[in-house]
Amino acid sequence: MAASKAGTSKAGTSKADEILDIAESLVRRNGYNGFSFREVASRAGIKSASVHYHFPAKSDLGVAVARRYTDRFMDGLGDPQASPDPLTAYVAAFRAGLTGDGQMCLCGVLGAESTALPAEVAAEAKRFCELNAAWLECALSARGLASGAQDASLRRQALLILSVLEGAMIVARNLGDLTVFDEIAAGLTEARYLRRA
Amino acid sequence: MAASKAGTSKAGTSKADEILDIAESLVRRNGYNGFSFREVASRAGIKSASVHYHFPAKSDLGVAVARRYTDRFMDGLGDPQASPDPLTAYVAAFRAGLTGDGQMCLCGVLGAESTALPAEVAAEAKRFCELNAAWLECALSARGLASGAQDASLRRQALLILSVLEGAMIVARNLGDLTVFDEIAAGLTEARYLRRA
DNA sequence: GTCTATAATTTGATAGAC
DNA sequence: GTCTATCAAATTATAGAC
Repeated sequence: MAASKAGTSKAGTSKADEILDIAESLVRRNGYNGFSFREVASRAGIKSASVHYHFPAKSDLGVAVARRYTDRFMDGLGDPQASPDPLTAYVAAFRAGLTGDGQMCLCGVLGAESTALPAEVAAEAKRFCELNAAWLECALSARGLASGAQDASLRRQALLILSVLEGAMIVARNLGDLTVFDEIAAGLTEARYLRRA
Repeated sequence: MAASKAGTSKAGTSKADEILDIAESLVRRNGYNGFSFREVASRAGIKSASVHYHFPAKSDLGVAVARRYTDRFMDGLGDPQASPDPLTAYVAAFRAGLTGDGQMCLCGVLGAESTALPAEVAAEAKRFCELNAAWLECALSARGLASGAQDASLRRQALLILSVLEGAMIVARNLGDLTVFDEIAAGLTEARYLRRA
């Protein structure tokens, strides 16, 4: 457990938050195994021992980054029942996270490293997927966009949408061209079978 | 450049091949940054200095693993024009690579670590995506499965299929349940818009 | 909260004997 | 081809001063 964020300061720009910002951007670029306390510290203008003050172990920092990422993402999505065009809204939200400076969805990075992750961190990545699948299921069913009424099909479609976006990010990264993501996302949005069947 | 495989022995079970096997399984589980020469050596029953004999630098080993992986995968796919149901065949080939012991598609792992990779290794991951997209394009067009005749749409669909599978693997891994991959893949295969439009 | 200092381990890599 | 020995650097983490 982190000693941070419990009895610290009041608002949004504490040192712990700055550390989280930096760590998040590093993990989303290079993976959990691709960032170090020293690099985070260096960018935050402090020493690595000070990072340990806020987050005792690396896994604590990893968990905190992932939790905050997921919460912020779900917050941005809002009420799944409220969106008139949930698929487009979801794609837009996902796309907004691809900053062009090499950052990809945290859940995608962690999923690829899954077996090399501390269990608590892997659990956070799982939580992201579960919440996103649930949001999509709810949104699709509320809008009657499912290609059937069966629950199994609903969940399958939700997972398919999530998979396309995570995968498109990976493929676009490999090809070194972010516009590939937009191309694929457009293909998803246009897919007829998600509108009627 | 590796000193290996050039003037070595004749056939398939040289020590270099054994090293490649071990390294591949480690990378596909834990990523490029998640394996070490020492771990490879330990599993091969030799010392890390001996691994360096076969592959001077870590990037050499990474490149060799990725090249072999891609070549083997494309080989298994065969002629794109020959398959009567290329989508099903492709999904099956992709699925065959998911061994259940935590190994995922090498290209997916590398894509997630992309910015933390030596350039030569990243280039191999790119090659995998390009060859796979080209195979799918060719197969779809040969079978008239594209939802239009335009080349742009063809490529888009090829990239979409690749993305779904890479993403499904990531999502399934995060959820800790490989059957999720099969569910999503089934959703892809059933998708009407890939059959007609 | 941040620092210095340091421990303990791991890592990629090389030199040179056999 | 494989070994021992070793290096230089990086890593996670802790102790204790300020």
